[in-house]
Amino acid sequence: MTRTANNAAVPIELNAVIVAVADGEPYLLTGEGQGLPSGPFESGHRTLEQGLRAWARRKGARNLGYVEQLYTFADVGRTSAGCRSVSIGYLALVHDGDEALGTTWSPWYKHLPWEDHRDGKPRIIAQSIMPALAAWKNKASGAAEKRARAERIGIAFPSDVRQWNDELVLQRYELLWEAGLVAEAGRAKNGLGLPMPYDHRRILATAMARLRAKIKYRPVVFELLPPQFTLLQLQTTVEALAGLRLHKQNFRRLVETQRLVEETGAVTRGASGRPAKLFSFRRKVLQERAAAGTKLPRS
Amino acid sequence: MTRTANNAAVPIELNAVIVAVADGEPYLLTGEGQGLPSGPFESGHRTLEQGLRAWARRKGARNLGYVEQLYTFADVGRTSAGCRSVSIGYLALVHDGDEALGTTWSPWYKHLPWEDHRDGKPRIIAQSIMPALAAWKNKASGAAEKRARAERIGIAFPSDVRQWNDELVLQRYELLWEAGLVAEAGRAKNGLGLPMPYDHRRILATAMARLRAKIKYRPVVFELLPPQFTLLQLQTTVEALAGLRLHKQNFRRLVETQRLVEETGAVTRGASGRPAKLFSFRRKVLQERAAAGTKLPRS
DNA sequence: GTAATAGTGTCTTTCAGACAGTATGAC
DNA sequence: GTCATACTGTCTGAAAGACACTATTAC
Repeated sequence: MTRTANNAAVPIELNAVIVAVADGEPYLLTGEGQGLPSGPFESGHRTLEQGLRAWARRKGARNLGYVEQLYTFADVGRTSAGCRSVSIGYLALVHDGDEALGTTWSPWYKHLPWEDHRDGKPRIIAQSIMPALAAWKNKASGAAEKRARAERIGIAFPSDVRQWNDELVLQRYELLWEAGLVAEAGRAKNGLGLPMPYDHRRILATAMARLRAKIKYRPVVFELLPPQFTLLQLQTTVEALAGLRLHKQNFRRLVETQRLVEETGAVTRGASGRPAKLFSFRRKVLQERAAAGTKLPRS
Repeated sequence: MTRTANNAAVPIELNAVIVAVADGEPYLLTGEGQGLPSGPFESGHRTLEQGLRAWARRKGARNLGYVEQLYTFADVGRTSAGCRSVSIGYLALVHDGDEALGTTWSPWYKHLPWEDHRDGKPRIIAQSIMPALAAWKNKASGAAEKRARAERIGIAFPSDVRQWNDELVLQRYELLWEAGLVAEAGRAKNGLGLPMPYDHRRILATAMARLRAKIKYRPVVFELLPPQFTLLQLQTTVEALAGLRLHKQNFRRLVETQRLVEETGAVTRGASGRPAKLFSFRRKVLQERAAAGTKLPRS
């Protein structure tokens, strides 16, 4: 615990991927230049998370609900000036998306359009991505490297739709980045998707991957929903995050057997079609199953 | 991305939980004063992970295998001096445990003895923990708080052994900490388990929780094993990490159906009993199933 | 032979995936 | 009545959990 001379003292920067879902579309809050809202960690705060919350409140994004640390980067050359800084990425979920001055809600699939498979495989994959990746594969030096690239491509962008893995967001982003298909820091060229400054789009990919994995074993979706919701709203929100269409009946059975929700007695009115029951999240499950399933065969 | 005046520039400290398993017992590398090996992040390195690897190599702990970032803390008063520092926790797995100068391998269940359920529920739970937690519960002010405490206790330390959740390491540690049963920073008192300096035992609990969760869906156990191993060795290693006894036949079926290993042709010699086949990890699965199971019912 | 550990075969229960069908509103 | 959406019942096949059994070594 001794302090040495070359101990690097550096500024800390917080970057937050603040997510909201409205009308079945996921959005993220962006600040100046389409970038993630980011700011310095100030000495006044006791913990990083408190610093983030206070700073988000000041920025106008209502009280953050669920907050999770993503990753800490400390690479040189992260920022434009070339000076080193430490950047701590956060994922935050809110359910009321109002904008503050200088911020906008941006649909996250605008930045990563190949991730949305709700209406089948996006055209962009067959039209732009696969040909470009094939070319990149063929540029490889050596047969081994060529095979390795082919395998990575096959896993990230499988030809069979049923093999699409929604959690591989970061792997796909890095693959496209290596192949020169996505640009960072404004150099848009003919790149795919809307770029973001610095490495912010990579942080978004990290957040999306984490969130898609998390909704499968922790009830965090409810942080994105109002206190009362219909089962269809719940399903649509999950579909929006996963970028996949789900099987209605089986989804409902899943929700029911896990006892995630309870009826409120109220129903929707006015819409066309049969009115839907309104449900609320059973907060108790947060304690009941702090972690869900062991996959190990106990003796 | 503007630098403000109260932007806190602080030193970065790396803390690593370096894990090895020998003879079915998990160990962690400890430095001075039974603490985690820790050191400053030096300006010479390109990334945090590279800094960690270089520094671990210099400390003598052979090349780190699997490395994973755990969490970044920046609380005030973390260190003894009261000055703030940022601490980044890492989990690293190695399979050859040799010691460097000034370091020792310490069995991790010495620090968290209530986590080892391989020989049934540890005595310490019935003898010390449950009575003390009951007393702590009764000290609560108000019936609601009392009920909340009772519920937390019931989940963290269930009376039915079959309900024991091996992943709740951190929840249990924090529960015991709130109840004053584990001491930090040397004030051993009549606390449970071997203390570690600063918040290092909490970081160990975080690492254990992460590792126990991870082995269930990612093949990281193999980072702790030699290149060739028997199925029993594999099972014993998983049991050591999970702190649970597993069902032999079903464990083997799991390993087989997931095609995690392949026969090498060699067998063990000299031990009593039938010789066991030696297996090696099928590295291909790392690519095949970069992520394993979707739990969502796709349409 | 016995003791000790390695490995196989199979039964049962539970749960995920898929099907078709009925209910209740707006118009 | 039609249309649109909400909800229910049930079949099937694949795993998870648990049982008993055979195999190969050292002594």
